[in-house]
Amino acid sequence: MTRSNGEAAHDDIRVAVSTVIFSLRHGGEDLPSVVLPLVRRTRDPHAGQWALPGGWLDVSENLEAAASRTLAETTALTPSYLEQLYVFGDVGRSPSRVVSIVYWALVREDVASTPLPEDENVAWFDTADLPELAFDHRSIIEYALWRLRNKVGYSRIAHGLLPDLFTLAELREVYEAIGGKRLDPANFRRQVEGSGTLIPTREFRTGSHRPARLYRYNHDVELADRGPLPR
Amino acid sequence: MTRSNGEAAHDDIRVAVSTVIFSLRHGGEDLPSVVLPLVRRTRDPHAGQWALPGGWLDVSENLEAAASRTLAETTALTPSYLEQLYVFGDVGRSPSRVVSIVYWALVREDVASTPLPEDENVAWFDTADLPELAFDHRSIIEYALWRLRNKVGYSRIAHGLLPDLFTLAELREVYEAIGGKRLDPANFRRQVEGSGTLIPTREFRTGSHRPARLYRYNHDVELADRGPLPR
DNA sequence: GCAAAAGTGTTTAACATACACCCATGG
DNA sequence: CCATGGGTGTATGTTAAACACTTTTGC
Repeated sequence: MTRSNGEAAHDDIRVAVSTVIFSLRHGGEDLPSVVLPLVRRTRDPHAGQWALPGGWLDVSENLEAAASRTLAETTALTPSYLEQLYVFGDVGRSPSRVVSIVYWALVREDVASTPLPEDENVAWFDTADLPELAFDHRSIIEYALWRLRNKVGYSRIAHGLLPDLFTLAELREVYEAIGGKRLDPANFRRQVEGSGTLIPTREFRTGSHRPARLYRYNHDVELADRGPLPR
Repeated sequence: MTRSNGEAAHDDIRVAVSTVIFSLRHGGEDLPSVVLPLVRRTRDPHAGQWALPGGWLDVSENLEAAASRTLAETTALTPSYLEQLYVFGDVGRSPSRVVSIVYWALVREDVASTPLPEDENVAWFDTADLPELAFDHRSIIEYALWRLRNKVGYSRIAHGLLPDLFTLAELREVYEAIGGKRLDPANFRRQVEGSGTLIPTREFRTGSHRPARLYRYNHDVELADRGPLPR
């Protein structure tokens, strides 16, 4: 059961932690795309293929801490939202027995656009145009996307993709990008204003047309209700 | 892989699988209670206290299979619904490092009322009146209850607590027991009839008053949308 | 002034809720 | 025939959606 030196007996179960990190990227005139960072594997199995950032769980490290640590080590990113997604542990998903505890995270677009570490083995990908992926990571990403789209409907996680100050149009764009369809500006405004999650400021964003009021997120309201989970 | 000095045996991470199993139990005139089976621990840590049924994950066993197996071994129950709940893996939750993959399950009331194995170390408890529990199992149950109550609102899992044939009043009682409040029979009927999840039969349940039509669950509609999760 | 986005108002439909009412059965 | 739960009808209020309209800026 006990491993002596990392090699040897693989008849035990190893615990890994990975994270699906979502952010947005503005393209041309279209809606922004949902993007995520991937890491190219340097060793077998699946050497050369892209995979979710992650690593082994440390014996004296909490699960969420492991997610944050491996995230920082591989991508140098700090998420504004982090939540457990699912555990994948089927026997056949890796040559040796690995139980992968997968988290998902949101990163603000301004944070995500700071350059990645000087490493051609880390890169951002459009979720609509993913490369070939190692292990079962493709279906993990599909599931995380499904959760993201679901959760955006009944919680306020969209704010996790925006900086402190934002216009209603910017917030709407987030919902539109995740949902994949345009929303009525008038109805969107009423909905979000009535929810008590926004604090209007006295500042305005001046552009090529009528200036738009800047809003701040009301942190008294939780981003997402996770129920009675220990934090 | 890091390993602190000395302390040979329990120095690695062990993976356990536990299950929160819900069922209903009819009392007197009141609403049925939500009940769950617990197992009394026979060894340390927490010897003598009640705990969730579970066991160690086998090296060549899928996660869901481990949940089913440990369930059958300790309680001899077969669930009608089984879903992953959460992974609890904080460093301090057990003397040695244990990552617990917790599932939650539903058992039909008629199945749950077959007697438990001849063993005074397994028993059903009302969720509103739990004994002292081992580890962090109390908060795990709280979380599972929260998930149950939530999910019953947007999916059809209530059927998992009923036998094949049931009246609308019986189905309504399930919702009332889980939600903890009475529902309008007329509106409940319309809601559930309009959802396309019920197939009316030609049979009736005859009791002390006007006979009630028996319904069957429409298995074309999934109990719960779990998204693109591999099954 | 014109284009375009910000922001307001109004109409409509869908839906949940509340509750009045009739129906069918055992006693 | 009456008590009781099964089952139907209907009025009311809340909410989402669709869209017409006014406001404010850059050019």
